[in-house]
Amino acid sequence: MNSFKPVSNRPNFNQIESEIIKFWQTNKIFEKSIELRESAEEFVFFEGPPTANGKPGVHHVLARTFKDLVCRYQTMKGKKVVRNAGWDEHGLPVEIEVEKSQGFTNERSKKEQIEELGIERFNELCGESTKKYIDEWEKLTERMAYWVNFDNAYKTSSPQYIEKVWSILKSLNDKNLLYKGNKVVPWACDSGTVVSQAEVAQGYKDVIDESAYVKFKLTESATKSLKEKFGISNEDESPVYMLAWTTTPWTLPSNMALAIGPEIEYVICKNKENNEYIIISQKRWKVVLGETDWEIAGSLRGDTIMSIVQTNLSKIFEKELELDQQKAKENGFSWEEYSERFDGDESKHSSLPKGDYLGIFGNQLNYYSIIAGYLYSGLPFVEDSETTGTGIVHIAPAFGSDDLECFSRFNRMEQETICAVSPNGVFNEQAPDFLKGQSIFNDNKKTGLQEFIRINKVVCNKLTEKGLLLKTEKYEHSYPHNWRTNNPLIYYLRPSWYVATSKVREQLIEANKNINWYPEHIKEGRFGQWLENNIDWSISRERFWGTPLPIWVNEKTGQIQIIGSFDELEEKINQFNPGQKDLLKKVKENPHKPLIDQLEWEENGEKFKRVPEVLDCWFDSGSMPVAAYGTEPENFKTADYICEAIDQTRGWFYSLLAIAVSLSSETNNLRSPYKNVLCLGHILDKDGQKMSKSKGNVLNPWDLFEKYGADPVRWYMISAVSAGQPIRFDIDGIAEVMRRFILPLWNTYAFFVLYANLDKITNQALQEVTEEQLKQQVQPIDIWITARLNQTQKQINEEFEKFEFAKVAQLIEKFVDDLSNVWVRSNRSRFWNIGNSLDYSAYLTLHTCLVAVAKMSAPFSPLISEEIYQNLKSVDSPESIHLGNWVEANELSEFENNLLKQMEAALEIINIGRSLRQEAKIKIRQPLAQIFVSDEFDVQYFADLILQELNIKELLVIPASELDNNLKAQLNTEINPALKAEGLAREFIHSIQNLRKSSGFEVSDRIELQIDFMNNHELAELIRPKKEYIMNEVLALAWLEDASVKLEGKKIKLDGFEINLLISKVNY
RNA sequence: GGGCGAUUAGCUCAGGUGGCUAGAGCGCAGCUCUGAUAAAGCUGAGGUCCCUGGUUCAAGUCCAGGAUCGCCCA
Repeated sequence: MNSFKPVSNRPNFNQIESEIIKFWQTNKIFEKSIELRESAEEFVFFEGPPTANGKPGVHHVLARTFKDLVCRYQTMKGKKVVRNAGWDEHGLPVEIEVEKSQGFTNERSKKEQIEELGIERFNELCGESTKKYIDEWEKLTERMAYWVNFDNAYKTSSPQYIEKVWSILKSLNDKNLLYKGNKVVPWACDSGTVVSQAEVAQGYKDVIDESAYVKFKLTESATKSLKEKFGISNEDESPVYMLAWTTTPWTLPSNMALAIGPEIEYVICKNKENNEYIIISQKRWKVVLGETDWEIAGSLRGDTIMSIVQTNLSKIFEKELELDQQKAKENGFSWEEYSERFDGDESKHSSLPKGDYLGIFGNQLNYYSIIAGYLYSGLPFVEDSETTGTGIVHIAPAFGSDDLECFSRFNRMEQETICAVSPNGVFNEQAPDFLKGQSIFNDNKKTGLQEFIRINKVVCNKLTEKGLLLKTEKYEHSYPHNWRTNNPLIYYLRPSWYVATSKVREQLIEANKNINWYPEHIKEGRFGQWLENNIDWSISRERFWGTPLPIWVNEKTGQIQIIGSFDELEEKINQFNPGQKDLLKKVKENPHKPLIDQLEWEENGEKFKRVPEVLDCWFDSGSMPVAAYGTEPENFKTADYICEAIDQTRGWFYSLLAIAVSLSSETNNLRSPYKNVLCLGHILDKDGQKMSKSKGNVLNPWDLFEKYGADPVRWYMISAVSAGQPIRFDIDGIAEVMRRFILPLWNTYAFFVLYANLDKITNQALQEVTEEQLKQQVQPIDIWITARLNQTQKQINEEFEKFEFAKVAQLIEKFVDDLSNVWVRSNRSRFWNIGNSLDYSAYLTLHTCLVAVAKMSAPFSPLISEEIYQNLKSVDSPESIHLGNWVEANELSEFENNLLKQMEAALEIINIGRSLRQEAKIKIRQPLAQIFVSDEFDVQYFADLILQELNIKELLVIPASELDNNLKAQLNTEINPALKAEGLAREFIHSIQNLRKSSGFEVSDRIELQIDFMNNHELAELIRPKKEYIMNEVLALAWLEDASVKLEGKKIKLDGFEINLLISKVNY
């Protein structure tokens, strides 16, 4: 029979783990772990697809650790857990990577440079770029023992995947959830491109602009109503103005509304000289207008202004009105007048003139409204500041996303948005004559860079001419610039395709109710609030490398056709443009720009061309429940578990839900794409700073694996903080995990193997132990540690279900601590009975515990667990620990529970005993006669343990009242000659053992003792009677005292006397 | 500017529904133990539980306001 493989007590985990990985590969253990459960219940896991155009870092190891541990746990629980990898291959990061690799310069538009290179070539390079690091990803994934199937990986740029994404888009269109709208995006006029958010963030610069206080004249009827309200005579026909403040006067020709805060206090001020009136916020009138020329004629709140001047109330969408009223109530003011005017009677207002105020540059098409400054979220948009503005905001929806949002809430007449500027920054035909054809930019003479100074002057001069400019003011603010060219960006209206997710907002919230979030606060917090404020999802991008939108449009009629599959496309081409059959064939193999843009057809005399945009890559990844499995949109899969970091609340977590809910919103089977989400915190460095290349605080996972091994890193990540908290990643923390848990476990295991082999104990032998044998040898402490094991298993199961993985780790750590420092510590002697009958109960108990610990920790530390399991498993156990079943806890008997309690008591008494000894300054090596223990403790079974640990001869239980000072235990500190002699003997043994150790002897080496008592006769007389005992303890075969020989030994001190000692190894 | 989370010993973190004389590990100091251990045990020092108010018999915990850090979004 085979003995156990010898175990080093200085393990090299990097090497051990690498061999386990080889073992898994050779024996296809991962594959088997799934095949084995072929007919079992499925546990569905989705892998969120990473972009593989960069090296994986520690944060990926973190996410993958938590993905892996749940999948392994569920597998051991008997579920079939299919794990397919995925790759997110489209998107801007990939394009930027290629731009860099091609050495594109920042001085020129990237779009131009891409077109020069050729879109076909560019996209080809993008495709290659995403493959560049796949190798590295696979290697790291394998090394960290994350089990995922790369062969079946889904790839978002594959034709099959793209086709399924199309089918989703078509399905959404069938449900009327797809539409074309506008979006305000950061726009670079110099290069004619959209600028990504990340790029915008890089380009903020402080600039000084000429801001303007602009007077907007109220319409006649509004003026009249207002004056009536304040009892102002209208005889002089003096005008009333709303005073708005803007830092971008050049957007005034595109003004469509003024936003005010219904809860803000305003004043109506009268000019002392010319009697004109200006409305401005109460907080600002003194500063902006001044008390010299102006006086207050009345004060009023924003809601009152609206109730008086608003002429288009009947057009306001009821729901928005309700929202505002609710908001108003919260802020404690009344909307009575406002609602009174609303009251549904349209005829009442039909004779009123259009608009609340007059357009400054008189655009005939427009309807100038005063609107409540709220966003969709219900948050106020107009600031009631003491330092800037007027409490009245000029709204140009074409040049501000908040402007657009605020305006859209009230734009129920569906007016075309006025945009007086072309994409290249030149005023177009919607602009007033004096601006038409002019650029909004001028070049700064010194720097040559663009600025708005000239055009703002032109606009302001015109305003002055019209008497509409109160004053201008220099204003310094931080403004976004094109980080490549340093020219200012503008926010600009662009056409965009949307999914009308706001239409299914209620269903999104509903579906979220059925999702379990860990940590829980994400559900109602960050994610829930995001859903509450959900606005339509802009899914198109004016880029090159992405899923092409399957939308073909007739430019003349605006009619669109959405293609849901290659077959559909083929049908169109076959029927209406058979000449492109060959092209179609190519497109089916590579459905990307620019090839697909060429596909077009004429249907009933109308020409259809594809729209140029590609898809937001979040839509790609959010489509995976359909696209990765090749199912139809209505049959998408639902995951039991997904796990990503917290930034995905607005990324993948959202895109998965938005698509799934939109697809099922009309059915009575509203579906969530996942049931349980673990939402991880980010990795910070040990000082709490974000890890980034620029800070140089990034850790390379490979270094960690080489130095410590993957399992210690995994264990650290899991146990350091509860899942979901940001983790301050500290390498010292891994070292601590090593010292605190991994090495003690390993040493316990090494201890077992060492003695089992010395005693020639094999797995076979352990299996053949009979009940009878066991009964004779089993000790209460064996039953105790087994009970502790069961207790631990039970607690672990509960915590696992709650996703409290850090707690699971801590429970395992505590058990290993008990196993090592209580059980092994006090049972060592049972393992070195060489020659006597073997203590099978001791071996079996330790063996059972070690195998159980390996199983419990297998999901966390799959490699080291496997290593231990492989050495300890019996022939007929499963081939791998990961093919075995999870250990379910046994119910504890009353007796076992009692043992648990007794051990707690015993450990407490041992602690008390130690401190009593310390107080009395008596070493533990010095035996004592008695310990008295209060009868509040039940120590029936562990009295021996107490005596052994404390080196005491007798334990006496006495009533608590008989103990001094209500102590729980007390020592008899009297040392008689016999005890003294025994203490000395142990002291002597201790010295010899130290010498053995420092001489580098093996534990089983036999020795010869040469002793020179150096004339300390009294001492010698005390020790000699203990000769047998001492020799036995130190494995000495000979005891030599030859005073005639001069010993080259070591001087040791015993009881204050010096003796000379020499030990040497002997063969036997 | 808005939202979410965090703030507890020198460091890393625990502390459901208020009952705490606030804990653990590491580190530090002293002592002890050792036929597995790079270990382990005991004792000790070390806290305005971020701040300010409030509710309560009672607040680390609940409420309001503020500060700092991190993240997400503008």
